[in-house]
Amino acid sequence: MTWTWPWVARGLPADRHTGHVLPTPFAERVLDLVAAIPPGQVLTYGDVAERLGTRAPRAVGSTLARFGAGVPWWRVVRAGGELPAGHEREAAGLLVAEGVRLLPGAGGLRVDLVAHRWPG
DNA sequence: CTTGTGACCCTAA
DNA sequence: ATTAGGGCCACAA
Repeated sequence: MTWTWPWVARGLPADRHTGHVLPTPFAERVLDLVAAIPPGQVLTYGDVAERLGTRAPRAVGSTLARFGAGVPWWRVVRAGGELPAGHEREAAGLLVAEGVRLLPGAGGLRVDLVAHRWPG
C-alpha cells in the first residue's frame, strides 16, 4: 500500500481500542484502487465502484470523504467529469498541475474524461 | 441548462 | 436487527 492513514502518519495508533475509526475492507479496496490512479488520469466514482465489483458509487464517495486524505482523491470525479463536491477548487489546482485538461461548464470546470479517463 | 425522483449499496449509529 | 443518510447516478420534465 502506498497510502497511509492520516492519523497513522501523525504517529497516532490505528487501533479500535483507541477509539480511532478503522477503514472497513470495502474502504481498503477503494483506497488501494484510488492510490493506483496515475497522475494526470482520473476515474469516476462509478468507475471505482464498478472495478470493485459493486454498484455503490455513493459508498465510494463516503469512503473518500472519511479516509481519502492519504490518497489522490482529486483523481476521482463525478460521472460527467465534474469535480468532487466541496473540493472543486483544490481539485482543480491539483489536476491542472498534473496536466489534466479542464473544460468549461456551467456549474464549473469539468475534466475532459475522453482524454484523461484511466483505462486501467 | 435546471430540478425532482427513485434506486442503489455501504456505513455508522 | 433496523434506520438514516451519503463528495452518486440515470432518467425524466
